[in-house]
Amino acid sequence: MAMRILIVEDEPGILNFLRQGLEEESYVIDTASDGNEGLEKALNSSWDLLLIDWMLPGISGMDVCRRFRAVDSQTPVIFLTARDTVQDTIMGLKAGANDYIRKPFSFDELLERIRVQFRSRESTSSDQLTLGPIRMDIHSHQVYRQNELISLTQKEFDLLEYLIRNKGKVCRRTSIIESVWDIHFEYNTGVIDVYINSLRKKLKLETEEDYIQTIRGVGYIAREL
Amino acid sequence: MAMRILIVEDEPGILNFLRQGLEEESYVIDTASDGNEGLEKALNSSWDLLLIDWMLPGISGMDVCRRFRAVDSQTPVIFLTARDTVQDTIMGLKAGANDYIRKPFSFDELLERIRVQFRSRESTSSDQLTLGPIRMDIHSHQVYRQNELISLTQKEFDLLEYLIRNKGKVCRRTSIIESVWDIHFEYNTGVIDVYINSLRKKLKLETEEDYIQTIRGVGYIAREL
DNA sequence: GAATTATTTTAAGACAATTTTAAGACGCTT
DNA sequence: AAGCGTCTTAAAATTGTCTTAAAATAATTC
Repeated sequence: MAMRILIVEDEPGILNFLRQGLEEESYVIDTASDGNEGLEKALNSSWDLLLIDWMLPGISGMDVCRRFRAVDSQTPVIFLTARDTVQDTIMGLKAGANDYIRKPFSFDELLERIRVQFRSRESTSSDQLTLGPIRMDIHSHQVYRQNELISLTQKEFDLLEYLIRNKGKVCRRTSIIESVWDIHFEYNTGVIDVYINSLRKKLKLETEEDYIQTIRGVGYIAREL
Repeated sequence: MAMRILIVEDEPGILNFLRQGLEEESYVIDTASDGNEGLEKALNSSWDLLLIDWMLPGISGMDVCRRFRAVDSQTPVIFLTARDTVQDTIMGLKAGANDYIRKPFSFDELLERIRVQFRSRESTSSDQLTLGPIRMDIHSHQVYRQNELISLTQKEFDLLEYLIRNKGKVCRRTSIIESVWDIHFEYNTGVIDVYINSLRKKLKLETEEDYIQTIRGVGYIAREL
């Protein structure tokens, strides 16, 4: 399961260094280059960890952390900072950070500190499914497209879950009806079509972005492009 | 609830400094002055946190940590160290430590780092819970909206506490019934609805101020807006 | 310890959202 | 162009939630 990390950092050099290094460790990375953008992304999507620079244009790193913590008290936050006064460290930790790394830092140390955060949370981690820009968190029962929360009904949710769990495989109509609707004998209904239709609409998977394709005469397939 | 901390440190000066300072913060302290004693005490009693010196007579701090981690993967461990090579830091974290403080350290920073560990483990530790304009003090059993004191019954209070402690997460009806009503088998009752209704009324969370949202077919979610 | 008050639970009708049905439009295949 | 399968839409059926009020239970008061 890919871990999603948001990096909020204004210096392009450091940002690219981090992104590249962490992607090589197969973390999924998104970035923001100032406090406002960072806070927005932090709040509008779900993350496994936040990496925030202390000095940022716009809202300061500490304020981003504090305001993020008001909403989410779980997701670990690590600060990157050039400062190293004890007072700043304490303020950072008081703002709700879980850890704190001084620049210049070794990439290996950063990696270890990230792993420490994940290690202590591993038991709690919820399973996430993704399909292109779509991400669904089964446990908290929420679905996002990019950073936008999409509201699905129960059946829409069940159908999407089934399709994504079988990503890359063709799902026959009979299989879908059995698994999602729990109907095990004859079927002559158009429900599936109706729900596929509304999924495509709500998830904005129109025309070109054909993540859920129709296999004529058989069923549907969810696939990465 | 008193937090129990075990300090493993061979220098008597530092040991007393730590013991005294932490006892003033009303932590319950026990100590060990070498690695063998430390490991034995660590394993033979239950602790909320371990504070271990890196350099110890007998078994090294790192080995104490590693062997403790083999048995207990939950209890947070913080290292105290005079060394500050990156390599040592990484080894400490790899041995299963949760954090790492360099000597000489400020006592305030140590305190903050201890609190960080407790905070991330015990969402229960804070007696003050908030949701938008709502503030509840668990200990004094009072709830405010802005500065206005709101009188809630026991069950209303319990339900609100449960929802806010799980802020941002969907609370399924079955989970609510289990946690708040302590009913562990089948449930077909409308109590939850009734209480949600009266909470929304008393807290004046009508229409727009949708801090407690309904997730149809699943349950409810308390979220900041 | 009986009476009063407050809290919790049950129940039922009103209401709102979801799910299903159905039917015509559309598009692919032969 | 005919035929079949899929898409799209709207209305009907169903299910879940809201809101009340009354009944049952627990806690206070006299």
